[in-house]
Amino acid sequence: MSVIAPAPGLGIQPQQSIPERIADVLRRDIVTAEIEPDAPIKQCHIAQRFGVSQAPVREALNQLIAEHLVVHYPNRGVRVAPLVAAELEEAQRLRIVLEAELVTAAAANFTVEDTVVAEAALTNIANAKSVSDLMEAHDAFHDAIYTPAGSPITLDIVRGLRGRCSRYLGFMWRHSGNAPLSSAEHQKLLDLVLAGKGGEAAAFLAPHIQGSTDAVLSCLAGD
Amino acid sequence: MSVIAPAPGLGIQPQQSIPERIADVLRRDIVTAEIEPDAPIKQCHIAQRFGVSQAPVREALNQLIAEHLVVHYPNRGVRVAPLVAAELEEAQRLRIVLEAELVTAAAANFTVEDTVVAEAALTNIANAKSVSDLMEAHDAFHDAIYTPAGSPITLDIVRGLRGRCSRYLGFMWRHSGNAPLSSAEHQKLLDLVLAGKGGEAAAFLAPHIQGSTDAVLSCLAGD
DNA sequence: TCTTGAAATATTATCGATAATCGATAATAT
DNA sequence: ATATTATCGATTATCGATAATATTTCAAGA
Repeated sequence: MSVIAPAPGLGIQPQQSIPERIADVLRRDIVTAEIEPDAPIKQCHIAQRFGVSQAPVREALNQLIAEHLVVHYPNRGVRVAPLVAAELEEAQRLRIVLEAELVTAAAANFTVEDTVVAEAALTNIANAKSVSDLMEAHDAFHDAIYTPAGSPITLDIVRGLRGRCSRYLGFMWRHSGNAPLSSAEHQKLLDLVLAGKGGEAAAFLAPHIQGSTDAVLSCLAGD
Repeated sequence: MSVIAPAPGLGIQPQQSIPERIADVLRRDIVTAEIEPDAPIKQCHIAQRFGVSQAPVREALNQLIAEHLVVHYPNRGVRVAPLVAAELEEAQRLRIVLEAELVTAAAANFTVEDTVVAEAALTNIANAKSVSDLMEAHDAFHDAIYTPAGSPITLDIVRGLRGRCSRYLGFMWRHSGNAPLSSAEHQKLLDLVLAGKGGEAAAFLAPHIQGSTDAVLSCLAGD
């Protein structure tokens, strides 16, 4: 009895549902600021664009609502969520708290396979061609660092917060072409984790996150 | 130009959408363990029960999926999420971290109106007749304590965690009839907050939460 | 000119029905 | 007897169309 393609290679989802595919595309458009904040997203347009009916589109939009990437106005549809400094500040503040917890626990649990995954993510960051590729690789790196902590709920919340913040990075990158992620910092973070120095890694993480907050805020304020 | 009923009294939603109503009822049934863990929830049954088509039911179920109260199996529907000790432990651990942050900040910001709301919630806890009433009042009290912190994102996450944990409390209450919430502890917590002693309140909160964790775990283990 | 109000339009929310998928059972072949 | 395939019943996922709601247009009146 042979199994049918039991999760081959990497990054290949067996089959993605229609709503997932739609949500992925819209999410990319939103975080890269392809669609600008406050722009309305109309079901029928999306449905036409993907050649489907409105039902799966609504499902995709509900997903994005849950991720706080769009806001829902009853009977008036959804719009891309606006960029509000206070949101970024609080989310990043929270990230510092939670990611410190994660990296501390992860440093104590890191295995060889975890190391391989994390280093692969680092090279993916270096080789990223598009902004969305860069974001994806960046997320994968942080996931690789935090997953070994064995705290799936915390990790999930942190993922949500990062997704929420990525919109602000996308905005900044679009405006001030600036911003290749400093690979040196990521390498150092990984080194600390591999050395089992969870506390130091957490301490290193805080200014790393805070720095990006400041950069985005000054960009939001007026470039 | 007159506005139409601009948020009257308290606790009165102008009009709740059909999916919201359905989600509320199902959520109550789930957290009170009226529907037991792992039980399948079929769209057509729910649709008949509420006299609507399946579209709003799906929307309600998606909401519950986002709240982690049910799990989704593609093409096979949703089931009430199982009770897993590890989930409760991590969620409660996280609550301790996050609610400490909230109560600390809130204690510094508390106003007179905040006090009124919190005390009203306390009396609602005392007067609660049903388990679900008790839960609602309990949630309202914690919200009242944390809202003044002015950290909406953190508050939202904490709400989600509490909702996720309430299922375990409902299970315990159903099995060991035990468990009126100790109103003395809540009163003391409020007193500390009102006195501006945020640090002490946070320190008091940790064992309060941990205690309920232990109670549920021993009940889960074998009563 | 500005406001007001009502039709016209556009969009969301819901419906009823169909297509696609799954798990289990029966049928067939090895 | 075992394993594989085909069929069935039940349920989800999707569709096309309708009802409900909001926005826009535009003409009439102050």
